[in-house]
Amino acid sequence: MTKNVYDMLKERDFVAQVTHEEEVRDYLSKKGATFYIGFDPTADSLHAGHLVQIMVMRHLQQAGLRPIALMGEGTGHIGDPSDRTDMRSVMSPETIRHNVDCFVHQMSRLLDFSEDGVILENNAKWLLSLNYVDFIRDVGPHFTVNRMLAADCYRQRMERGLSFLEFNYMIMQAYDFLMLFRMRGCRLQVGGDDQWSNIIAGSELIRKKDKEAAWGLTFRLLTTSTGEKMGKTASGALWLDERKCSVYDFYQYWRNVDDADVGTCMRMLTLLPLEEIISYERLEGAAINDAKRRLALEVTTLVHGRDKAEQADEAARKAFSGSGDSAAIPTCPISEEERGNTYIDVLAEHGLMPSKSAARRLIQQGGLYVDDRQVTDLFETLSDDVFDKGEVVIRLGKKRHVKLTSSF
RNA sequence: GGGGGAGUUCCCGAGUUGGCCAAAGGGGGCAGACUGUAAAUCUGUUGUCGACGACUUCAGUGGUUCGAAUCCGCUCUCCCCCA
Repeated sequence: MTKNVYDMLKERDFVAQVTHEEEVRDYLSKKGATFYIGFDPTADSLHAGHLVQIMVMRHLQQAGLRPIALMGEGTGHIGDPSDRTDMRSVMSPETIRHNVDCFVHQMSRLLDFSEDGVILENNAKWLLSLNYVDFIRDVGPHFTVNRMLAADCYRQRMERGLSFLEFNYMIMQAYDFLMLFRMRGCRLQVGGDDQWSNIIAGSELIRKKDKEAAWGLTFRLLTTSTGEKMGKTASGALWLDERKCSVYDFYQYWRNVDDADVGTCMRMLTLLPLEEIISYERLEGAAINDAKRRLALEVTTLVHGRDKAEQADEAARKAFSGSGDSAAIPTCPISEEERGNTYIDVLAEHGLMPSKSAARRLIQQGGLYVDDRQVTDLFETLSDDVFDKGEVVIRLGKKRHVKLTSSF
């Protein structure tokens, strides 16, 4: 047995479940063998979770396989109930369309869509024009409601309620797999572990309808060592779009992961050689910070490019240890009219704090610093440095740094 | 279609003999201590504001009352049982 990509994925902690280990392993050793991963256009930007999927694609492509990135424009009209307790809100066709466009745009920077690269597909192509009766007569007989209800992905919805619309999601995804098998000879679907039920539904459909072999492989969801989903910030998902999450904040997210999670993140989200990762994993105590810094730099580079990643790294050094270039620290433009306003007003006004009350609390609790000087006076007004020097760096709490700049 | 139950602050969830409720408790968030820009732990805080007081909240709306999250009418939403 020679070492192949499958083993590599295992070594890097990706693999969660496989339908048929030997066959899949064998399939993955074939040059040009096709596999697909689906992307649900639920937002106008990819987020940290998608990064895992993208890395898997890159690794497999590197190994000579043919990846298909399937945009779920069609399935987006239904909404995947997997792994969630609440009902998805129904999105308008325009929104879904727009989200797909955003995904494709972002992915073009992360994946190789060239001639021999990743194939882009969109299930709107075959799903939206389906005729209901024809469709259920075609695939319906191959599913039993009994089994579907027993599926893991629906279980947690049994209490809260699962609409018939959402219930159909699994069948749609199974149909996608069938279509890609017929159109592209794709015999393997890969996805997050929450997709397991949907994936096996597809491989079974191919077996039943076309009497052909098809397999599924899921990779671990990005979770913390305590089981919580990673890639969540206070305000929601960790977006890859710079406009929704600054490069600096993105960098800081990874710089701040728990000690216990650094290794896994490195394995799954960077292209560093395994040996190097293992040596990082051996670090202990404060030295782990070196690993985190490397992790942040690598992941940020992947998403935003080397230059921006290095700027973020510089800015972080400046913010936390005084030396470095503060260029990448998030800025907040202050207008001339604000000269003389209190910090409470300024912080609330620019959304740096959710309300004046919150800003007031921050100061009362000693969490506001201006140029490393703690603000103790509740009514202290904006430093003139903002206008005279053009900028002043303030710190909110232990970790948030913001550069106030004059905007004229 | 018939019968029953429920809708509370970011979430879960107390509170319904009307005042002591801006509303228990937990989670989460935020700030501080300790540290390594980690975890765990501890402390404080967590509606808004011109702030030891004032104002707006307990699905919506209209009432009863000196006074309502708590009582009554209507509306909306959700759940459950029967059909």
